Amino acid sequence: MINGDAASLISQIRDAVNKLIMSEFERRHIKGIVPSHGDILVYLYKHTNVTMKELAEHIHRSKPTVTVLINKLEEYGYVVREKDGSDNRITYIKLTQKGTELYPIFNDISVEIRERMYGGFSEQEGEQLEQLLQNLLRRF
Amino acid sequence: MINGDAASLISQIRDAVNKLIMSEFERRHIKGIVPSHGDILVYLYKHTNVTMKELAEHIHRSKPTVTVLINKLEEYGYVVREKDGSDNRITYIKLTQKGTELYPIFNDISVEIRERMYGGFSEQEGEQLEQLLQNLLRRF
DNA sequence: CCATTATAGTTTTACATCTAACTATTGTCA
DNA sequence: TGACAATAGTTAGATGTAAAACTATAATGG
Repeated sequence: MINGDAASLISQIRDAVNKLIMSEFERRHIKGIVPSHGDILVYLYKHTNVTMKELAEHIHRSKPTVTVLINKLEEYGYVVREKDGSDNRITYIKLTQKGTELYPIFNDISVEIRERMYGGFSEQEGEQLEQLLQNLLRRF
Repeated sequence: MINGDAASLISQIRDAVNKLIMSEFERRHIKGIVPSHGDILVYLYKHTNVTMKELAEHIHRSKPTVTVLINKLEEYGYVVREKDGSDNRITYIKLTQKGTELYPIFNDISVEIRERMYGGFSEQEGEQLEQLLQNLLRRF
């Protein structure tokens, strides 16, 4: 029997995940950081020569939002901006030492979130969920 | 093969759904209204003697948020506040004529969203999705 | 070459939402 | 009964996010 509340469930899960991430930041005394900052740092741990535009695309936020997010990460000393030598429009975002040192923490939190998301499911159910969600997203 | 990106997918779907709802409001020339206002109105169409607290619980927003949302709905003339006779702490939210007239529009939008969410799935897949999401939410 | 167009990024402005603190009212229990 | 706790709702303040407009730079085609 279909209930029709998938949209509501998805919205609630999203809020719950964000809340959990925030509480993990809190627990580890990382202040002033929100989930989107985490998305940026996690992306930076896996890629080099990352531009603002590239970040915006990958964390699924607008360019102005990324500007603000990077402003704060820079202010906290986790990243620095670096201009491209040949194309002055482009800005690369580089991790600082301090930003790099956060890697284990963000990795732990990623693992914890994934555990919370998939921990109650069998392998097969986890795959099913992803398949259905990918399918659903493709329709928008 | 599990990808581990269910949280990201859910976040993206949520954003896409909200965007679709906003564009439907736009298309029907309903101005200044956000999805949460829609949630409130849809709830009011189905229930009577609704309090602020009850609304907050059912649309999964905080009490201050509901205060602000109702302020706007009242300002637009869609609802009115009414004090309880015996317990003066309680405020009931009532639909006005103008609010009631919006029913067909919000109903249409609800149908459209549900169609978009479930339209690409078989009955069985729709049920599976809901089951998995309910299960997932319960773990938070 | 130069004018137009495209691209990268920021600033401005607006707003939905939350937490914390507050007011007002009602309930409780010693 | 009267002090304290609980409950309903609002206000104040902060912040994440986006759209629109803007600046600056590069690419392109006549």
